Amino acid sequence: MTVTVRFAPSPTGKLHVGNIRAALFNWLYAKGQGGQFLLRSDDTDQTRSTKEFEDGIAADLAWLGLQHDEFARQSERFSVYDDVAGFLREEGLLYPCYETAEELDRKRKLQRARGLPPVYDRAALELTETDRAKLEEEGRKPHWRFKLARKDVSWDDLIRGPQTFDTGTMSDPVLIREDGAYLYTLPSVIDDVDFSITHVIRGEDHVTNTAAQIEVFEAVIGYRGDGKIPTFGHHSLLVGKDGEGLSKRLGSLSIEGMRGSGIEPEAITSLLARLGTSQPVEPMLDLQELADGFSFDILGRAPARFDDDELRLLNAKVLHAMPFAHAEDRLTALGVDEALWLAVRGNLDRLEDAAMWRDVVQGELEPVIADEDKDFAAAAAAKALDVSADADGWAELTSALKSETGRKGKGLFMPLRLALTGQKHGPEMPAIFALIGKEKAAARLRGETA
RNA sequence: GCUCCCUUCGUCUAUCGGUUAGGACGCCAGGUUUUCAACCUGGAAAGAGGGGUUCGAUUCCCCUAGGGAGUGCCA
Repeated sequence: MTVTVRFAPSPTGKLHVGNIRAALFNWLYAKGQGGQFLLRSDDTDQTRSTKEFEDGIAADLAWLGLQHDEFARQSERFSVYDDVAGFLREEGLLYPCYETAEELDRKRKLQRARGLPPVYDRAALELTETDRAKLEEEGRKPHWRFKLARKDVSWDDLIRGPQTFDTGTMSDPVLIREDGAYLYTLPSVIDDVDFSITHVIRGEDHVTNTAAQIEVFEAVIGYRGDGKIPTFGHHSLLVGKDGEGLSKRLGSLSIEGMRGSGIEPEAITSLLARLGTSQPVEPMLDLQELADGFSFDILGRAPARFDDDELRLLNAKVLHAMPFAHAEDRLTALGVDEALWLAVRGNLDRLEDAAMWRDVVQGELEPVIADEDKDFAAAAAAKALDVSADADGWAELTSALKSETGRKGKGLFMPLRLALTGQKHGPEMPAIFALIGKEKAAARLRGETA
């Protein structure tokens, strides 16, 4: 049986780190098992779903390298859902309720006040044909609930182990809204069956739902006469730096935002795939390699902290290890060739900053020479023309200056770095010196803009 | 309120009753016969609290505290 997983976001917003982690776990598991990854747009809420969000989600996933093998859109499958819903109605598993949202809210508050769990009382089940006709005449429209069996439902969770929940302690889930829109439960279950989803990997906020969903699975599979309830795995959620939950309010941590701030996709996938696991967070440029080492055994059960400082740190490491060929198109667009890339990557926080070093090497800059270093720089300028043109030139230059002036350490190097690059920090000088070239280096050491 | 999950170095974690409680990231200090960074080496750094069970608890049980999640005509 081929492992088939799905990532099923509603196109009602942008992807953020929490979403991505779930998508990533699905992808890694599927690819580690040689399986299939389905991207499903859960767009049954036509009022909130937009094409822009759907496109944005697909673009973000593609950028991260989480390519899907198959794509489905729920809004194109309403006839399928209608068919199954019809069956459920006939079976008495889907029943109409006429309470308004306010009435339900009041009921829940009352139950809570009495110390009772806020479970729907199934009052609608008592309605007679005439009651319903009367309510409809008043202009009320029903929403539809699935009639839970009120039994213990168990599954063996891939991450949490054996789970049992009594569906008698929960409300019959609403499957169809008053306006006729499907809520996510029924379409999701139908699609999981029809697309032969073998594993449902998601956040632990879905744990309780799972019991009710399993009952819906049983009904749908009964109707189809075929299909299997998928294996479930619920991972812990991410919390923010301060420990507060972040699953439901993460505008600043959108993938789009990170992309805009110069974060590499590999930094995001490397961090999210390892955060909260027993494996070290390290730069992983190859997603398949990450997938090969992925297993649910490595996941911790406690919520893990997401810290964007850690992301930035990892981003730098990703860059430091990145071969030219890995980002050839982008680097070429920046006017950065392989020699320059290899010379500067170890010092970058953002790939785009390589362009700054391109300017240092190829462009003109005004050298920075302190008054007390003027003579030293002039001596260096004279020497610079006599040394080798390759990376050895730097050592020749500095050792000559060392014996000539007696300078060493910081006093020897910092004036040269400042004069040649205009900056206190930067990549190793041997390669930079060679790339700048003797003539230009000498000019800068003479204090000329070059 | 009720239900479920969780609690080991700053952070992510290992340990399936007996360990000098290990690793990774970060931090600190050295090294790189010459700077910052990168890199290498070394170091500091932890079992939430209280009860049990046991010859022996980080490990098993209970309580407390703290954190996360659910309890929607959201997903």
